[in-house]
Amino acid sequence: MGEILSANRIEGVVRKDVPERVISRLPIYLQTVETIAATGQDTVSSEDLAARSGVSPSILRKDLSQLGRSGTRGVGYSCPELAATLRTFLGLDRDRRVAIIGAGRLGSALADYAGFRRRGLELTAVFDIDEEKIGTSIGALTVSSLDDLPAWSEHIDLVVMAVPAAAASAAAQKAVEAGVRGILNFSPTVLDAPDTVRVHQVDLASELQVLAYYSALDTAPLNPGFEEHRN
Amino acid sequence: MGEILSANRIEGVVRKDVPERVISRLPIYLQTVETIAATGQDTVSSEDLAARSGVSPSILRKDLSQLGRSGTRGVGYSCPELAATLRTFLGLDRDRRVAIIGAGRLGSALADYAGFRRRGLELTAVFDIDEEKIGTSIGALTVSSLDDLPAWSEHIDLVVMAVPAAAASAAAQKAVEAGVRGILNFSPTVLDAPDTVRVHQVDLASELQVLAYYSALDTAPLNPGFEEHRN
DNA sequence: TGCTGTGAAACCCTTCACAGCC
DNA sequence: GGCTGTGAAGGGTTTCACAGCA
Repeated sequence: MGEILSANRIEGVVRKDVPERVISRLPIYLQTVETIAATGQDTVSSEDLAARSGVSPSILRKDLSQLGRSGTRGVGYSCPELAATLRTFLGLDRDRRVAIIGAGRLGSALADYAGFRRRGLELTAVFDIDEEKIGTSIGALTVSSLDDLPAWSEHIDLVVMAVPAAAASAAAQKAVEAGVRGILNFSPTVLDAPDTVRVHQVDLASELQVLAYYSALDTAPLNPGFEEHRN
Repeated sequence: MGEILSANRIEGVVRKDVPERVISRLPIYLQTVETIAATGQDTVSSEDLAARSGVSPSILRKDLSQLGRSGTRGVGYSCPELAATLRTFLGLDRDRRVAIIGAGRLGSALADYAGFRRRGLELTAVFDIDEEKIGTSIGALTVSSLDDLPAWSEHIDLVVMAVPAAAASAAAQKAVEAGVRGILNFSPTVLDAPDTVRVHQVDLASELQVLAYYSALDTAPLNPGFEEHRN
């Protein structure tokens, strides 16, 4: 579904095709290893890093081995080195510029997130269509009219959509026309976009409905010893 | 990682083990089919429903066939019937009670979401530890002290975590002790919980970092005809 | 000795293609 | 004729177990 199969970095370095599943776990590893490094600990074992990232040690080693040699046998991974490798690999060595579309409660809340800079992201603009919101301040930014998005297109890599479902498609259309490369969609609507643009969906109700399903399952083991099947 | 392998519904109906991947798509189908039903259209083909849900027709048919017979050959799926089947299967025929922990900007924005009721969810409480917020109103609800969570435990099935990273583990601990069955974690921290409690993580920065990775890929085909690899 | 890196096996998921039914 | 339901094939992902190296 609109996947990109080739994996040549724009920088010119050609890398092996790394599966999406792997990519999606790298930010977690990065965050975990940065947290560990911040405590002054210099190296970390796959077992420890995996436990703290919520994955199995073997999958962590497999994932990291795909980025090239990064650990030392008998010792573990160097925290600063691993963090640098992950940042470079994810393309966070230069800040990715993010815009938020929708200056309502959710959009403002997301704009408020303090960790953008620390995590290699730069919030450059907030857009809305509501005349009442345009010109107001959100943090250090002033809300712009969505109609002005084309003028910003050189300064935006990624877009976060935080608008009502009814407005999402039209706004996404504008973002696509402006040439954004990725959309993180918090609106409860499936967006369709050309497959040069990657769309990730985050839907509160859907997530809760999945949890609801599992909350109704009988988790008490029926046969004693049944838990052993886990892991 | 903390998966539940048996799949007996508490209601006593024993169902085949349905993979998590499938479960995670069902809320999308439900939403799509409800949207279609609302237009008055009575039946829908797998091709149409799949396109509108952002999946392939064959995977949609496979998914739905796991819930038991639901379509009619030569015709398609009955919208009202399919919606009912999905709601029942997901356990949304009785409302799932949701609490939000964290009454800051993000928590308030999520509490504001108008679709809870319509999607089989009932927001029953909002908690915070900040004395200044306790007692204030968010929509129809009054913010309660997180210390009072145990008193609410009979009225909460699922919890949405919208607190700063530093506060997340302690809050999750309390939710687990209160017996919640699922946690949707918007805090940028990996939570660990016993595997009777399901945790889903939604991390703004991680999602954007994944999009950042793909935004740096050279999507222009290097060799003419290379796009054919896509599907 | 201790821990990473990795082939092989096991498992899971998706796609294909068509049989089966309305 | 048309569209669902599904076995079989194909591809991808995770786990296992241990070789290899500091």
